[in-house]
Amino acid sequence: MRLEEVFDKLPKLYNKPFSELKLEEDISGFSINKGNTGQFLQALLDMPNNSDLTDFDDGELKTNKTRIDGTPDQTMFITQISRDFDSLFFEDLESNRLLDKISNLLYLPVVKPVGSDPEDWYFLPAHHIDSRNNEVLKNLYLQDFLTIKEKVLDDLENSSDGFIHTANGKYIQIRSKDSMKKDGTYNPIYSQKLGREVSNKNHAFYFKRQFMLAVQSGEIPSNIIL
DNA sequence: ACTGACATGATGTCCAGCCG
DNA sequence: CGGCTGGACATCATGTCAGT
Repeated sequence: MRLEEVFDKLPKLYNKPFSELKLEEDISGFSINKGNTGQFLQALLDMPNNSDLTDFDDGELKTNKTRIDGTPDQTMFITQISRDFDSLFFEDLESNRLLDKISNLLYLPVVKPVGSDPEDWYFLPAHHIDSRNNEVLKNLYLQDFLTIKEKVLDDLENSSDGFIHTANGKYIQIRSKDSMKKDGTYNPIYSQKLGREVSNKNHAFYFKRQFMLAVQSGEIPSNIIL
C-alpha cells in the first residue's frame, strides 16, 4: 500500500478517544497499550497486518506521544544501528538506510495525558513530510547525518573508552537503545571493518523533539492531512 | 515437517541525574 | 525547573536452529 492511499481515512480519526474509534471501526477487541498505538492505527487504516515490516511501499508511518497542547513529549525512534554500523559510517553513500527510511514520513501526534487510560488517548492531524522532491529537506537530513557521522568517527578515536556515544545533529541524534538480557549482558555493536566492538550496547537513530517542533511550526515543510 | 526455545529487530515509553 | 542525556524496560513479530 502506498502512503497517499490512507489520506482519505485520516481526518475522521482525529481528536476522538480511542474507545470511540474502536467502536466505529468494529475493532473493539483490540487492546491498546504503550506498545501498540501504531498497530492500532494500522488497523484503523485497513493496512495489511501481515509480515511486511515496512509500513508503506513508499514510506513510513510514525506515531509519537505529545502533551495536551500538541507539543512532542519524547524523542521519536527511527531505526536501530546494530549490524549496519560499517555500511552506515564507513561507506560513502549518497543515500543510506537512515536517509531512505525517513525520506517519506507520515507523522501522527498522539495525545496521551499523564496517568490517562489508553481508551482516552487520541490522534492529532497527520503531517506528511516528503523529502523526495525537496532538495532543502533532503540536504538537511544529509547534513544531520554527516554531523553525526563526524562525531561517531571522532568518538572511535578519541573517546575515553573507544566507544561511540550520543551524537546530535540539529534534528536527528543517535543514542543507546538496548535492553539487558537474562544473563545480564547487552548487545554490543561489532565493526567488521575495525575488528572490534564499537559500543557496549546497541544504539539507534532518533528524531529529537526539535524535529517535531519544527514540523509543527512549519519550519520543516509538511502537508497537514485534513 | 513440526515445535518450542531463544535471539534479534521494530516500536514506543519511562526515568534518574545533570545542567543551564 | 524544564529539557537534555543516557540508560533502561515493555511488548510484539520474525528469524534461527536443535530436538523430535
